[in-house]
Amino acid sequence: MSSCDTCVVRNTAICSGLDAGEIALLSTIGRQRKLAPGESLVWEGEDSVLVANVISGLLKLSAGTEDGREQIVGVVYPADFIGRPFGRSTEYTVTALTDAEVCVFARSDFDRFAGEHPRLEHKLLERTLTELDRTRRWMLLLSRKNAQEKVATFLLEMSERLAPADCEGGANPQPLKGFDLPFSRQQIGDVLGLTIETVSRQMMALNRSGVIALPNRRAVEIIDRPALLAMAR
Amino acid sequence: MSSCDTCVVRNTAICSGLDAGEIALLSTIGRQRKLAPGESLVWEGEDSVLVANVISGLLKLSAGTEDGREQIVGVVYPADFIGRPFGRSTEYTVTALTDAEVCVFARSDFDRFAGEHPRLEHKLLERTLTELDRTRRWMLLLSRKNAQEKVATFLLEMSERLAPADCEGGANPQPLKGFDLPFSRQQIGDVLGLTIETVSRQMMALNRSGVIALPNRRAVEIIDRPALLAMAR
DNA sequence: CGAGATCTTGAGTTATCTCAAATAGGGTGG
DNA sequence: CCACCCTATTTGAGATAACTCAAGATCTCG
Repeated sequence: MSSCDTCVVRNTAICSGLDAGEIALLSTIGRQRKLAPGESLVWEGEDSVLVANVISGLLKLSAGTEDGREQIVGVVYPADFIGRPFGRSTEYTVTALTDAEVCVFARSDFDRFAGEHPRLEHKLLERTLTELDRTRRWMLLLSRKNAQEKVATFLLEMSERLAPADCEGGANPQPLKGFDLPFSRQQIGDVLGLTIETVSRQMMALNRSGVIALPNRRAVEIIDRPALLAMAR
Repeated sequence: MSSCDTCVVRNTAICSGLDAGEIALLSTIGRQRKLAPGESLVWEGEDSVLVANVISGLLKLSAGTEDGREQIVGVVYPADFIGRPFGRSTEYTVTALTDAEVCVFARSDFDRFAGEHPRLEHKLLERTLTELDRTRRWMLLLSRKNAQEKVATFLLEMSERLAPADCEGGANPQPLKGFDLPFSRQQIGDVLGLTIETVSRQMMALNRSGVIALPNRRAVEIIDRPALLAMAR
């Protein structure tokens, strides 16, 4: 019995759509790996030797300028795909934000398997197109929204994406009212293109105005979602 | 004889890799269309009924906030693909920046054809992965670079991407020393997340310092590429 | 319980934006 | 061919959001 049989993202990840035989074959070239928070899977500029599927946990994709400024260019959730198949090098560092489990493949193995299994490539294409749309929408936030709008948008996005997906991967689940942020203030700044102080001030302002509550450093409760939505534009 | 036979991007667009029979079939479901500068092909939020391949010219993808702020989230060059196959709606407005020719498909026709031709899907996947990488690198620019760095980076990118691709679509061609910008100052601002005044001031500063020359409103000559490169970070 | 890290708060600086006006190009009709 | 008009661009001056630097508060973990 392959580990895929018990995989919780089996029905939503790119493996969905493969038949039992194909799944069995895929499981022979992949292996599961656990990551601790802060642990990196691949590094910016390194030869792209690995690709992976996220089983559980959250990871960040980050890029930096030469002088050390960092920007988080993507956040990866369960069932998402990591890496750059059919390419030479990786453009980003991938680091776990929480405890995470991933299903890792050697890129060359994955490339070959994908070439022989169009349904897998199709799933990957759909996922990549969706991710491209999401990334472009984020560009709008980075360049045209102010700090308040950025933080409000970020909190709303978190409340939606942290909601556990239902098993069928069907309609979007209900957004969460309360949740624990998987990011430090610094990391929120890196996502939003803000400094840590600005993030802190905005969160505190939302807290004081009663739109959200902050029971402790990592926890957030959305008290007045319509107000938050209005602030996010 | 199908119009594909004379298509100049035939060897670089997603159609490359298809055999003669497949090309013939594809040409029966697509049609060529010319666009004038400023003319839009699809609109943000509209049902996604079209996809297309760029044959010549440049187009922009733009998204706006509710209150009218605009951001150009992508620029599309010859051989690039436009649109969102396998999806419901389009997230962006696509507008020609120059005279442009595109090869247009009804999305449903294209989806069906792609499903039956894995090699086409594979090409599209590679192209989408590359575009995602490019878009993420642009996020870094939007959130972490200052106005001078943004403008310098923009001019360098233009000098590279406006260089005519060689026929084989092989190694990157030599970047151009002089070229005409396909963007107005306003549009450059929309690409970089700056106001028109800031763009103008930065361009004039580069001009005064002798790093570039501006023979007329649309033309740019790169005089000191190493200096420009240093300013771009 | 203490030490280090993370987060919050404050005060002053600055890059970019906003608003306003001047200038220059390009195109058109006389 | 020239004068004129419309629009794009440049320039200036002042306002401001976010940054930087610095200090204090709070949490976390050994």
